[in-house]
This record gives sequence, C-alpha cells and structure tokens, in this order.
Amino acid sequence: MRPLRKAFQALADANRLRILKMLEIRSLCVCEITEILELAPSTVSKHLAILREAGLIVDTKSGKWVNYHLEADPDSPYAGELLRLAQGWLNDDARILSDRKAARVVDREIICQAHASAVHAKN
Amino acid sequence: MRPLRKAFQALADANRLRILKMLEIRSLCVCEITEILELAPSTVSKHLAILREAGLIVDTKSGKWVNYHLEADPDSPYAGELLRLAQGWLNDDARILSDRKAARVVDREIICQAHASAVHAKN
DNA sequence: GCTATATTTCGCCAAATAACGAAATGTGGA
DNA sequence: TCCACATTTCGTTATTTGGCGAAATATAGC
Repeated sequence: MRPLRKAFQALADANRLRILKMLEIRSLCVCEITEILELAPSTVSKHLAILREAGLIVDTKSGKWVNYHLEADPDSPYAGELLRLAQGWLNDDARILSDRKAARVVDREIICQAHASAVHAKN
Repeated sequence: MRPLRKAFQALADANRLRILKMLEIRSLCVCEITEILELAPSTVSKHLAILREAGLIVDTKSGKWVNYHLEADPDSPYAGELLRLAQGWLNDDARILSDRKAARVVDREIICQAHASAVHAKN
C-alpha cells in the first residue's frame, strides 16, 4: 500500500508532472530543470527526490552534474505502468508543450554559468 | 492538468484506496463504508466526495441511503484507465482483503441501526 | 590545497489536507 | 406534522506539504 500511495502522491503535483513530461524529451540535470520551472534549486532537488523514491526516475552522476532520466524501478509493480500511462497524457497541455520546447534547447553549459556570469558582470 | 492532478491525489490516500478496493466487491452506502473504515461519517463523506470529483465513483440515492459504486466519468480521459489499473493492484494486501471480507457480509439494515439500538439499550 | 559551481540537506513559514464534532439537510415512516 | 436516521456541510485543529534561503557536501579545475 505504502509504495502505491507514494507513487500516486508523487504524480499529484503540477511541478513534478512537468518534470516527468520534460524528461520524456531527454535526460536533464537539476540546474536545467530549475531554469525551466523557475523554482529554487533546493525545491527542485526535493521534487526529484520524491520522484526517485516513487521509483519513477533515476539519477546518474556525471562530474559535477547529476542527470535525471525516466526509468521505472523494476522492484515497483506500479512505476512502469504509471510511467507508460503518463506518457500518453498531457501531450496537448500548453505548459507541457512549452516546457518541452525549453528542454530541447536548454544547455547546462550556458544556463548554469549564465547566472554566475551575470553576477560577475555586475561587479 | 488539473483533472489529472485531482485523480492522482484522490488515489494518494490510504483510506480512499481502501474505499475503491471495497467497491470492487459491491456498491456500498456511506454508513457501511464508515463501519468498515472506523472513521467518522463526515470524514467518509468527504473522502467519497473527493473520489467522486476525481471521476472515479458515482453515487445513486435510494431512499435515505446513498449508494456509491465504481464508475469512471466518461468525460475524464484518465479515470477509466486509472480504475482499470487500480483493479489489478493491492489484491494481496492484508488490509484490503479484510476490508473486502467485511464488505461482503456488512448489512446496512443491521449495522446502521446497531448504533442506535446500542445507545437505546444503555438508557 | 583553494575556489567555483552543482546539488543536497536543514530549518523555517504559509498553504493544503485529514480528522473530528456539531449543526444543517433530506427522506421515510409513525 | 413530527421523529428517527443517513448523509452532507461547516468550523476547528493537528499534520503534511511545497516553497524558500542558508549551510553542508561533492567535484572539476587551477
């Protein structure tokens, strides 16, 4: 019961659904997702942890970045079917469409350092 | 997005999952569900409203009773598939099994008046 | 080793949620 | 009409959740 509740609960939040739907385009690092959602990095990290614990996504570390991608935990009887269902949904939603457009062009090398550069430029 | 979130949220609560799984046995009135869940009637009524608004169940009034049964709102693209999925899950869960056993034998004519009789007997 | 950057963890606050009891509503029967 | 009972609505309370910023952790590059 617990794992199923956790899976449903993970899916019951708009920002987490946005994350899942943009990960259908390609795997993304925390910094890129943060840029698209316009939330604090700590908030995004929390959402990703919830999705991970629900067995819906997996993280792979790569240098200083942590990449997240869709992958159903094989130990969860629910994750696979829920992910598959979700992939058929929300594909016409305006916000999902624009998130996905952003996910296609966002580049961690530019985005993440852009903030630092901006700060730097001010001084 | 809203309707999908509502559906997932409806499913993200243990007591609401218990209600759905016992409605797979047969339709039940609020009073019978209240008896099985051991919650206040007002609480059960609220849970049922949430499931109804998520498009997962339907109520039909019959005299002083309100019967609830599983029925996906045809306007919801999500409800049908979620209900179907849920029917394959939790079927070995101990609590679900005992709820269902209770759902089979519970009788509104006896249960609901039992409380009143008990109170009466005390006086 | 030191610094910059990406991410996570922690502590806090505001909003949402689940529970209850009391009061309101609706229906059937005396 | 009046009463009993099933259900819903309302108001309150405790808990959970989503958000943030600050501090801690980890890694790449100098």
